[in-house]
Amino acid sequence: MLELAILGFLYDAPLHGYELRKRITALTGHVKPVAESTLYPAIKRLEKAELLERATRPGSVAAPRHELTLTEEGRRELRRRLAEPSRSDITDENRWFTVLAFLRHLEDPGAQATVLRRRLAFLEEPASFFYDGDRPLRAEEFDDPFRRGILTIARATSEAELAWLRETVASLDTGSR
Amino acid sequence: MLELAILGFLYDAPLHGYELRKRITALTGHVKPVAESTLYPAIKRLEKAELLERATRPGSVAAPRHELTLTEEGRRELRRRLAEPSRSDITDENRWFTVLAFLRHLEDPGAQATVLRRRLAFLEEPASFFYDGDRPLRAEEFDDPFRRGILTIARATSEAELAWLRETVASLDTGSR
DNA sequence: AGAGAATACATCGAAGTCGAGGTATTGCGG
DNA sequence: CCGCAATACCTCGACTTCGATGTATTCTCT
Repeated sequence: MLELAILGFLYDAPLHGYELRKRITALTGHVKPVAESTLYPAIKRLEKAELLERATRPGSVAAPRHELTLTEEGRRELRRRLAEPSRSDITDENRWFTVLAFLRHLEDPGAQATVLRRRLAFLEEPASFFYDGDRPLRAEEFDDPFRRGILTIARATSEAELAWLRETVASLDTGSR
Repeated sequence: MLELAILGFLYDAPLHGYELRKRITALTGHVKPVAESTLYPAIKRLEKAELLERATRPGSVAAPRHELTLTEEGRRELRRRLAEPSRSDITDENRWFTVLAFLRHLEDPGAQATVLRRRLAFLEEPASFFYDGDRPLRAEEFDDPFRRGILTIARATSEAELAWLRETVASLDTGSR
């Protein structure tokens, strides 16, 4: 997820680590903050894998910056990760939002629709949170207001997203015809 | 989150690891699966911390089971973790749902309402995903349908949850008066 | 002039998590 | 009776992540 976000933000324009961190914090930080000690090693991993290059520039304000630029290989890698997201990129909301944030970099509307359809399939799978044996329990069956809340919220979320997904998939399909 | 789920499920009744895994998988597994190699070490940690005890029972079907029971200290620890959730228990949806799933074990409605109010405060904080400098960008301002989707979905989710939270806090307040 | 915040990067050890693999038993279909 | 799925537990190494801490510079406020 972190690596995807780094590749995604750098796809548009070269940035230095500190700026990257601010953008990532805005994107997913209020839910799950990114520590600097996680970001810098991640940048190094990507550099080692030759997905990005760094150039030292005098800092505009303070210490010198390391301007990070994606290599051609790095650009291909982002498109690959967007076109073929892992299972958890689809199921985990944080990861999924990161995929969505950069999905426009996948230029083909058909490929974009394919990714949305995978999320759609996942959301359409019947899944509950609590079971009585094999039988999924519905919100109305709980005395517990908090468990009822979980199901209520999950249902509202999933309906909003399903509506958006269906609409967007349809418009990608007609747009590309 | 894992430890909270273990403590939560065992609070109701003693279970063995395999059964625990199935319940945790039902609760959060479709979003983020729990590997056995994560669960068993977690059980050992809790055992070492004397929050739970194990007793070997002949397996009903196959191998012998290790029946796990919370100690008095373990029960206190669950209540403590529910009453004083960490920042990320409040902000991270997976963790938050886990807190909600067991919040009924906090017997005092006032304490329950306090926890809900912390989530309420978090959701009421103004937070966007994308910024133009310091100015948060609204859904309508994007050409990108995917980023627009992120904001649309996040808004719907947050509104559904806010409504539920306000209603539930109110009923906890009147109920305890 | 000095304190403190912001910029900008980095290392280290501790901890948690995962995937792959291993052990052993029971029950069911072919 | 053989293989396979399900039950039930476990270990190992690789990797990621985090919190704490360190370095150095510049700007702002007092």
